[in-house]
Amino acid sequence: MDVRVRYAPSPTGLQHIGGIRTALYNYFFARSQGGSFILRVEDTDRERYSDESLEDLYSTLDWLGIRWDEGPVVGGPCGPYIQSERFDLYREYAEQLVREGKAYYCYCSAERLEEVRKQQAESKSEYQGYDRHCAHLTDEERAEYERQGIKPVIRFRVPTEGKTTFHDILMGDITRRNRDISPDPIILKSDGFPTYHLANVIDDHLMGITHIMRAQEWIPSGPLHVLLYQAFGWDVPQYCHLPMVMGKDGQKLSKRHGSTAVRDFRAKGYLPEAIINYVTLVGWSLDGSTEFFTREELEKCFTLSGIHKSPAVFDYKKLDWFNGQYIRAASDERIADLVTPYLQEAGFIHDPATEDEKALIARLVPPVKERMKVLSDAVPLSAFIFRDEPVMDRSVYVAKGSDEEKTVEALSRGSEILLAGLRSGREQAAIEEDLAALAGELGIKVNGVFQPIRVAITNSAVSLPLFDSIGLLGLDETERRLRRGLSILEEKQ
RNA sequence: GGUUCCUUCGUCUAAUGGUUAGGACAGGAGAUUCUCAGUCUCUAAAUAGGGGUUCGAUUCCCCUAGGAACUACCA
Repeated sequence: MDVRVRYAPSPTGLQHIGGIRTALYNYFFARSQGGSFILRVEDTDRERYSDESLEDLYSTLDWLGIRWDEGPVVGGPCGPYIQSERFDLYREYAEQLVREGKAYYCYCSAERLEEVRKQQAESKSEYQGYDRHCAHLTDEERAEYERQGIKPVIRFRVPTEGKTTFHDILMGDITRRNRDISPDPIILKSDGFPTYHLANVIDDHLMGITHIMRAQEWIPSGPLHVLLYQAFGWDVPQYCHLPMVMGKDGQKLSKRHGSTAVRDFRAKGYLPEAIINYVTLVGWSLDGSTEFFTREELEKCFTLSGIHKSPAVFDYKKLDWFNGQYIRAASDERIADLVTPYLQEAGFIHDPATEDEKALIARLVPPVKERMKVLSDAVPLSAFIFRDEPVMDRSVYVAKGSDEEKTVEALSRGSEILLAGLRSGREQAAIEEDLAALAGELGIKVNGVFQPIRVAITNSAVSLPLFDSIGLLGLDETERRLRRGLSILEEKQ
């Protein structure tokens, strides 16, 4: 039987790291098995639904290069793939269960339910959940409620005796006593929409899903779903509950740990291949030593046996490292293209960029590329070119081991050596030697000469290497800034 | 509270009865005769605790401890 798996998010928020990891595992498993990857939109929560979330889902998967074989937009034999478009289906199945006595109408108000919950909490009762008030209504009672115009929900009758077991590929058998399963959960809401449990089971069956790969937070409802499959007389798919992605504090990863929306990572300048590579490695490994994987490689070598059982902490720093690696591995041309929007947003260059600006970016990329963790780092790294804000604090010009007097001398004479050398087209190495010689003469370290020059030119103690900076700025601007730097240092207090 | 799941360096993980317990990130030290970054080299760092089984346990079993998830007309 061909593998058919699905990613079935609810469009109630932006796609986040945890969700996307589930999508990736499903996708890679399908590809590695020659199976199908299906996208299904579970938009049954009308309160929390948003168009923005749906668009974010599509654009995020597109950005990551995850294509679905069946689903919205592309269609397929089991459509529609958006649950709100399958609305009538769920009521039919729910009412079938009612007819068979496996489910029943419930007219309890939200207030009554709240009251029941409160009393259970106060009495510290072990028993939690619905009290099955409507489980055995007479026809008269039902008719009375209907007369009052109360819109009922449909609840699934969970057995109070016995136990239910399901097999998980990672966890093995998981058994729960039926009396511990949430008593008679709602499967069809009063607005006519199904809840997750009903819609999920029906669609997975109708769409021929063979393996359900979802986060471990779903383990507790596994037995309920098995009961539902049995009620319909359907085969239960294979389960594979994925380890959760946690924050530093060991709790489920969420906004308070930092960015979790993939869109945010994209905006900061993370590359899709870095996200894919790192996120896949959170909870999965091939052999414990291979760490770089392209999406194409993962489509071939992904295995369920490499998935870990225990939850994994998401390490932002390691993602940064991966991203830096991928930036350095990318071509200069690609980085130039990717960095351009950030420079435009900073107001450094025009949109669209002029030819001169494009040429400048091309020269900027090689030195900057070595120093970036994320693409947006290009902005602070190149700001000195576009914004001229001289350093007025004289101590910044003074290197460790030097003093103000020697620094003035170093900048003054160093500038002459530099400008004369540059203007006459001398070798960079030769100029460097002369600058080093000057340092020796002054009795300071080489940096004692370089630092004031770099600060004058790049307006910062931390900058690109001197000659890269000069190349980007041009000789005339370099000279201007050097003279100004000198005047700042020589200015009397 | 109840139910279920989990437990190797700070973090991600490798090793499924026999290894000096391996790799990576982060940390520390050094090199690269300009800062920063990058790169390279070196370094420190773990089998939660207690019982078994066994000639031998990270690995199998039990208990304890800790952590997490779930316990909605949300998914």
